[in-house]
Formats: sequence, C-alpha cells, structure tokens
Amino acid sequence: MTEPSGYSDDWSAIDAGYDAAPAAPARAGGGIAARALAARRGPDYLAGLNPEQRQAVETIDGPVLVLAGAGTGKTRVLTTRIAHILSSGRAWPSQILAVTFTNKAAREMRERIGHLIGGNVDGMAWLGTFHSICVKILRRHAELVGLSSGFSILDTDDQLRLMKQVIQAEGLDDKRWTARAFASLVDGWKNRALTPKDVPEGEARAFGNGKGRKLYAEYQDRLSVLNAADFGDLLLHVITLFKTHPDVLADYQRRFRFMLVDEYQDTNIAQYLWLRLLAQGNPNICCVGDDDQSIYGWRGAEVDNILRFEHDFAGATVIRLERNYRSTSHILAAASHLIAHNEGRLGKTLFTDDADPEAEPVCVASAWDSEEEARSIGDEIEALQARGHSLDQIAILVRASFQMREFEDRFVTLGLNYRVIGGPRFYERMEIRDAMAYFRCIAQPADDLAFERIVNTPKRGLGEATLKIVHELARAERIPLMQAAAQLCLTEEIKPKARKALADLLAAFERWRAQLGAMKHTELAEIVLDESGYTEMWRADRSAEAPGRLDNLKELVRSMEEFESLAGFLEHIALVMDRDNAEAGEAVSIMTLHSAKGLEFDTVFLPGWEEGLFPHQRALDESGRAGLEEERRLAYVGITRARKRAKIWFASNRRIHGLWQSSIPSRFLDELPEAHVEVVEPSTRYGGYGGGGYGASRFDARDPFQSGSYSTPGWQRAQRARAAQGGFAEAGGFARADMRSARARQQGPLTIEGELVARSVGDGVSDYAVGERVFHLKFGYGAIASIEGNKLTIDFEKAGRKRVLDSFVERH
DNA sequence: GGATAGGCGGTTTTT
DNA sequence: CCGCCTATCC
Repeated sequence: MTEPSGYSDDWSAIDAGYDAAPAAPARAGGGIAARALAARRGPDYLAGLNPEQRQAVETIDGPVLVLAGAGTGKTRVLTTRIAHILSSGRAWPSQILAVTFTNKAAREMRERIGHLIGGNVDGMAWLGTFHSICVKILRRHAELVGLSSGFSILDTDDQLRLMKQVIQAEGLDDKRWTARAFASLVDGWKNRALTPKDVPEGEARAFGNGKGRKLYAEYQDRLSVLNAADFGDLLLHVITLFKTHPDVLADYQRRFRFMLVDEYQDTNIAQYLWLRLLAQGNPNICCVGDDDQSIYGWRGAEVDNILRFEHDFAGATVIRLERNYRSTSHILAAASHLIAHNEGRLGKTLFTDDADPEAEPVCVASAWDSEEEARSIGDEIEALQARGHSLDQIAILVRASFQMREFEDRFVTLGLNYRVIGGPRFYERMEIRDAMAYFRCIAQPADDLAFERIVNTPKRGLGEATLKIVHELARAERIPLMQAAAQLCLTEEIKPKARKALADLLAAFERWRAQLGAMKHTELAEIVLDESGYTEMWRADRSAEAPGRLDNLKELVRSMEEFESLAGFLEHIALVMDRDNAEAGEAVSIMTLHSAKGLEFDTVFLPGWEEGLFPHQRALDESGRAGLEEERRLAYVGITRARKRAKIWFASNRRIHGLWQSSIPSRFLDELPEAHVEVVEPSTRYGGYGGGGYGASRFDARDPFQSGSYSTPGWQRAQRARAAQGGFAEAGGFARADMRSARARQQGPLTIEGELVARSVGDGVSDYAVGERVFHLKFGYGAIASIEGNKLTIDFEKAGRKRVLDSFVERH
C-alpha cells in the first residue's frame, strides 16, 4: 500500500507544450528529441534491422500489430520504433505512451531507448506499466472518481483483510465464503472492467448466499472511505473517469500522439478498453505480442484481444516477425511443430538462417522417478560445467513450484550453486510489511489497515476487546481508526491500562509525524522502528529467522535512501514489488515456466513432462480445450527459452501428496517432430502401465520390457490389454483425456487402454487384506502391513515400508 | 498472549 | 505427506 509522492511536480514539465508536436526537427532544444535528431545523420538505429523489423519500426501511422515470435527481436523493434518517432520529429517524448506489464520490462525499455538515442530518457513520462500510468492519471483526477489525490494502494494482503471484514459485516460465515475466493471473483470482475452494478446477476448471486453484488459494492464503499484503491481499481477507475468525463479523455487522447503496447497477448478486457478509449482519438497505436506465448489466461488475459486486433482497429497493418535470432533450427522446429497443434492462433513460422551442422537435436529422456530425474539432471549439469559451460547459462524450468525442491535438495548435495527465481518477494515479508505499516500510519493517518496491522505489534496489551471499541466508534462516525482511538482516549470507555498504551502509541505517531519534515526520512525510519519497540521485538526473538529479519529491516532502511521522501518511497513500493535478484556468483537458475517468459539460456532442462502435471490436470478440468492450448503454449515458451540445448524429461513415478503415483508421458512429447528430437535410452527401468492413457505414444515403445526380459504382472496385463483392444485411441485425441477428469480419476475406476487398472481409486475401501503378498512396479514384492481405505502400507522386501494406493499393486 | 492441535489444501503470478 | 492457518486452551 502506499501513498503519494511528488506526483504534482512531474506535471509541470510534462504539461509544457504537450499540445504541439515538435514542428521543425531543427528547432529542438537540448532534450531527447534533439539528441535523437542529431543521431539521424546516419540513422544507424535502423541499420541491422531485417526488412520486417524495419517495417515495424517505420510504419508509424495508423494501428499496427507486430506479431513477434520468440527471439525475433521484439524489444528491439519497440525501442527502435520509439527512437524513430522521436528522431523523425513527430512527437515529444512526453507525447508517447508506452505500456508494459512489468516494471522490469519498463526499466529495460527505458534503458535501451537511452542507449539508442544516447542520453537519459527522463522526458518519457508515460513509459511504464499499465498500473503506474493509471496511478499517475488518477492522482490528478482522483476527486472525479470519489478519491482524494493521496489515496493509498492496497496490496493483496490488505485486500484480503478488508474483504474478510466486509464478509463478516454481512453476517456471512467467512469459512464458507472465504475472502480469498471473493478476492479472485472481484479481481475477475475488475479484469473485465465490471463495477458492482455491471456484474451479471448470475455471477453475483453465486457468492455469499446471493449477496455477491452487495459485498462487492460494500467493499468498494469501504475502499472509498479508506481513500484507497486495490490494483484492479487503478485501471477500473481510469476507465470510469474516461467514460464519465469526456473532456479529460479528450485531453489524454490529444496528449498521446503515439501509443505502444508490449506483450499485447497478456492484456485483459479492462486494459483493452482502456487502450481503445485512448485510441479512439488517435489511431497511432502499435501493439506487439505473440499469441503463442499467451500463458496468463487464468489471471484474466484475453488471447482474443490479439486475435481480434485487425477487427478492433480498422485499417490495421499486421507485421510478422518470424526470423529468430536465438535458437538452433532443431529447437525452433521442435517448438513450431508442437505449437502447430493449437487451433486458435494467428500462425507464425519461426526460422533461422543460422544452420549449425553441429547443433544438438532436442533431447527427450525418461527417469524412473522424480528423484532419478533430479539426479540425472544434476549429473548432466556437472558434466556441462566440467566442459566449461557457465552455470548462469543453464536453467531448469518446471511446471509447478513443488517440483523445485527435489532439484534444490540434489544441488545442495552436489554443492552445485543454484538460484530460485520467483518465490516470496522482499516486500512481502512479514517484517517488511510491518515496518511499512508504521511508515504508512505516519504518512497517511487514515490508513486503517496499516494501523490495525501494527497496533499491537509488538505486543502492547491492545487486544481484541480494545480494538473492537475503537472499530465501533470509527464505523459509527465514519472516521479513521486513529481518530476514533484519539477520541476514546479522552473518555472512560477503555480500561485504563489499554487506554494508556493506546495514548502512548498515538502520541508516538504524533511525534514522528512532527519529525517527518525535520529530518531525513531514513533517519526517521530508524527512530520509528526503534522507539516503537519493533526492532527490539525481533532482537528478543530466539527463533532462527529473527536475525535474518533484522537484516531485512536494515536493508529496507538502506533502500529508502534512494528516495527523496517517505511518501515517494511508499508509492514506489506499492507499485514496484520486485526485488533485486542479483546474488553473487554463477548459478543454475530454477524457476517455473511462467517466470521464464522473456528469458533465454544456452541450456534448458524441462523436467516433469507427464500427463496430469504437464499439461496440468487442473488446467484441463477447469478450462478444457482452451486450458490444454494454454498448457501447450507454456511448453512452447519453455522450449523457445533455449539457445543451444533443450532437454526434456519425464518420470514414470512421481510422489504427489505423499503417495506414489505412476505417470504417463506427456502428450506434448508426441507432438514433437521426430526429425529434430533424439530420444535418449532410458537409463534403467520403466514404470507405469505401458502405453499412454489417451493414445499411442512412441515413447511407449522404448521401454526395456520390450527387450524381453520382463514378465511382471503389470506388464503382462498391459500387453493383454493392448492385444485385446487391437490398437490405440487416436493420437492427439484429447477429448478423451478431457473426460478423464480429476473427479473421474479419483472416484471412478481408472482405466488405461480399456483395462481396469485401479479397482478402488478414491474413497473406496480396499479389498486387500493385511498380510497379503503384493507386487508393486517400483518397489517390487512386499507384504501389506496395514490398510486405510484404499491406501496400503506395505513392507517391501527391498524398498522398505511405503504407503501406496492399492491400485498400483498386484496380488501375488 | 502464547503455545499447540486439528483441519484443509496442495498450478501457474504481476501490479 | 507436509505446511499453513485457525481455533482453542491455559
């Protein structure tokens, strides 16, 4: 959350003459435009662009959609285009709107433009994320949407706490109707630019005993009273502002002569509407994106936006960037062939001129279980390292974060340096949020959520009872908590002990507020953390994390130095939640496929390509075919991260929720082109019940059982099943897999190749008996020690005691 | 107010 | 199976 900053001063500079386009190139003063113009003598920024890139840079008028495949120079086009607009004298830096999704992307773009035109780009006031640009607009017109200019920005945590209060205030059971569920609902509505009155009746009724709309309206009302906005509001309020105040909209339409949007495939409906409102006054909008890399549908992104671009923006020019500068032809072929299985796409074919005869094909390997997978990948990384490859150029990209732990464990054992990208961020840590809450209370006395957070941290004897009294008064009078507390300190309503504690706290805040103008904000921060007893609290804490938390607090104060004021710092934090991940030393990167988008590495390992995990079962269950296509795009993103080497793995057994499950190779493996893929002999064994559940897989044929020596019951049964069925379901028949939903998996009997494989999947009761001798594909022979429902505890002769589902063992 | 047991959920994440 | 949150007890 946050609060304002010097948002008023940037305006004078920005406003200066934004109405006029730079008329004659020659007249520009000392600004960016001038430097860009100087560079024009030889527009070397255009040199080295391929024809399509050049067209994308030079087609400045009218709507343009640049379909930029992975590694085709997207950012280069975007930044060069801006340099070109500036140098051609068509606009001042302050007349260009350039929107990105992440702060990182915005920062990179700013830097690269700086390199192109040789100098700083301070004049580009409107280069930023959707959210930061919206904040800038809103600060200026806050009153028009029921806020005042210093409004706070709530983060997810504040949002949840507020929603919980609203749900409870409606007299609903907050267990049945969780704040989390409500938050995702409201986020969804805001992503679609729906205010409480716009929400379709059916959806509104589905939550909180039919009270969805009322709760949403109530929540918005509370935000307004708190003078706060959540992330979704930032866009929503600006849309409302534009719709209800045409004069304001017209002002921005005139201001933004050229608009550029990065990662257009990730825009949601609200962002699309926002852009369209602005583009109504001015068709010079250029959107850059790749429909094949749309992987955020689950958080509201509409691939449709990019698919419909030509329709939405009349007379649009569509330019395809298909020349890839990143990967080998094998990698491109693998990725292209895979993604061609998607139907809803605009279609691009990546190619490269860089045909290296030495290039390695994409590799597919199998492991017995996830442990072996981690071990093998670890070994390979060590081998690469020994051959002089930098660990910085190696990445492991997983579908789900639980997969990371196995790699971490393994790398710790090997002493291999690794770094996990993603995960909890600096500003989300408890101690940081607490400290921030103190600062917020100082800067914005009406910030109730911040006050609630720290009122009794450290403990001051201000428990629930006291807080309830304060809350009641605040609510009745519609005043901030701190104001209510101050009033109550003058009465007898609160017990003397608590009253004293409360009065002391309020006095402290008064004191700190008075000091705000008198000293450096970093100095004040230290005083606050010290006098509040907050640092002392952690110093007294004997737990293992306490020293780290104290370090983080120091780091927080240090990072405040970069800002002019406390308010400026708070604003930054609310919008820029990323932390510098620049740890020293070479390291292998471990991250999810999602967080890998936009990155590239020489060598990429892609473990866990198994049905159910990737494509993820939940994506299939919840979004069916669209879900599958998004998973496939994720696979495409994964492969295209690799410059030289991509190695895909699948494990035949994986432990999920503590139970061993045998798994089937991902259907995506069958969608890779044989000519560019090398299947590495499985190291030892084979697991699962031979044959994919949804169709023939050429990975089925490579199991060692085929070489003859195997005759286990599971194998024989699978063979019988194949023979009986006389063939397989059509490859790629995902409809069948779709039907085999998680529910069916858990409740119905599990069949593979028409054969009943699991008798009692789910809550059924096992028909095995204690003491019975059984066979398990992975663990071999053993005796049942105990039975709980369909879960057996078995003492295996070799593997020891394990718990497995009865469906994975055979009577023997 | 702090410790502890029981319940629940367990894909992906930015702003 | 494991980790987190909450409710409950002292």
